[in-house]
Amino acid sequence: MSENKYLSIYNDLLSKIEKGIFKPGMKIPSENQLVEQYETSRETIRKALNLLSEHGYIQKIKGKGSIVLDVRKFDFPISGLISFKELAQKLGKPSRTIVEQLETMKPDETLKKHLHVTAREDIWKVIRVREIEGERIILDKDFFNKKFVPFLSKDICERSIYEYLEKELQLKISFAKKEFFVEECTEEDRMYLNLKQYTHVVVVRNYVYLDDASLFQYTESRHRLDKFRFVDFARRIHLH
Amino acid sequence: MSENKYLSIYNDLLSKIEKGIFKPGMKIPSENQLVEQYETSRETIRKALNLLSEHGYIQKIKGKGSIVLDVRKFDFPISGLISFKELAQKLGKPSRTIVEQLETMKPDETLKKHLHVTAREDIWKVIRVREIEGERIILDKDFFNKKFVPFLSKDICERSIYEYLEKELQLKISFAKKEFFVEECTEEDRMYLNLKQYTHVVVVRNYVYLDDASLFQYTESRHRLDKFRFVDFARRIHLH
DNA sequence: TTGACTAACTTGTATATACAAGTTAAAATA
DNA sequence: TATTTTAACTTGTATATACAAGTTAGTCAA
Repeated sequence: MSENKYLSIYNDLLSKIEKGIFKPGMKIPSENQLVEQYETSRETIRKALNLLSEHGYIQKIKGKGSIVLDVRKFDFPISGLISFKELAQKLGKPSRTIVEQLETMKPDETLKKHLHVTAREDIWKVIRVREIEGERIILDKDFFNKKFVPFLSKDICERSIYEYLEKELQLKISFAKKEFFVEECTEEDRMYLNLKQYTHVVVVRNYVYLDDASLFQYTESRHRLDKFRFVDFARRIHLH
Repeated sequence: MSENKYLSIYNDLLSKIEKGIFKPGMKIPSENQLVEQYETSRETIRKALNLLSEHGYIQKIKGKGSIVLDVRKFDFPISGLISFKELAQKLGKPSRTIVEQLETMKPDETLKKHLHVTAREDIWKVIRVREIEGERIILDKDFFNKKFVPFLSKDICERSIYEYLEKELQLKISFAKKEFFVEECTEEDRMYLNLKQYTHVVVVRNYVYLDDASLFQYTESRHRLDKFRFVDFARRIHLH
């Protein structure tokens, strides 16, 4: 499986929370108990628990123990660090991806800025529509630096680009910055989406970076207003 | 100052990034160099660096070092773990808080659900409008469990409730869950905000928890469409 | 000159120890 | 009985050590 101890413990505990073996409000075993269960050191257990805590799955309480939080994070597809495919599986709703455009191009001014590329470099442009329960809800416009992604096909775009990038190309996707705001809808939105009467769309600008902090993808994800939903979890740092 | 070593190192490095002493793209000193500078152990330095990394300020690259990221996180006021006052200071735009309502009440069905309280318990209800550059942009409806917050005044609500809660009442605000979505605007929205022609508002539902995982505040923050903006930073976990 | 190797750096993981500090429940005391 | 104390738990912080693994630049040999 995983050669990384604390990550595989994190994963194991996470799946126990998601399966309901550890239920919200319940205490999970103490650090010392987990040390025995997983036959490892306390620091390794603590690394796993801190990850769970950061992501909002547990709350550690000094002197008492760690309790499971009730933070169902059924995020809506935001097209970012979690792929649409991964999310669709969690949502359980019938969904489908339609590839509307797939081509290489030279960057215009906007793209040069967003993707930090020069006019000579080639860019992949992928336009996909996400259909959920029969309705065209999301328009995803992806732009990849061809330097990082030499080849793409309609088939790959329909399945999961991320799976291809990580498994085939061995790209190490590391972090993303997302910007949310609302915009008036364009002709393109109206062409590709079932917009109903809505005059605006929620736009998510997504900048995705590799391991070495190089920007390799820019995505604009345009959501029909009424179907947009996003859940965020944040901790406050006290400098006490 | 701070009796916590790794947090004060985190804070020190963070302020150096924000002040531009460490600039985007630049390498910060190596862990061993920081060990000498701060006269501490490597593990303590690593705790501080990991915090910076989680929050999107640096990228650690194995074998190379840590570089400063260019993630200007000038978040828009979302009324959550960062108070409006803290954000307004960063934004630098002239802003003002107007307290429109301040009263205690018994919870209705919706509030009972959102705040996890019984019908007998008392609730503080605070309605505030955030004015930015002369326009009424955000409507904040805060609900506090009176069990945790016995007293509130108009003066406190105008300044900063969080400052009062943390400094005076010694409440330890720990984490929050936020839900974003778009709703049709209500009579109340039209009454309190300068809505222009917009028919919808961005709604942020905010659940704020204390140290011991008890829910003590529920906030509904209603933003005028065109002024809403949110920035998110996320890392991908690889189970390698 | 070119290429392979090596040494000196970097961060990542795992372990062990010590003590601080908050919680809880049982035991001792008034 | 009521209160205080204590002992045994919990998590939090700080330190030290060892080795793994990726990067880089200089050295050495072909």
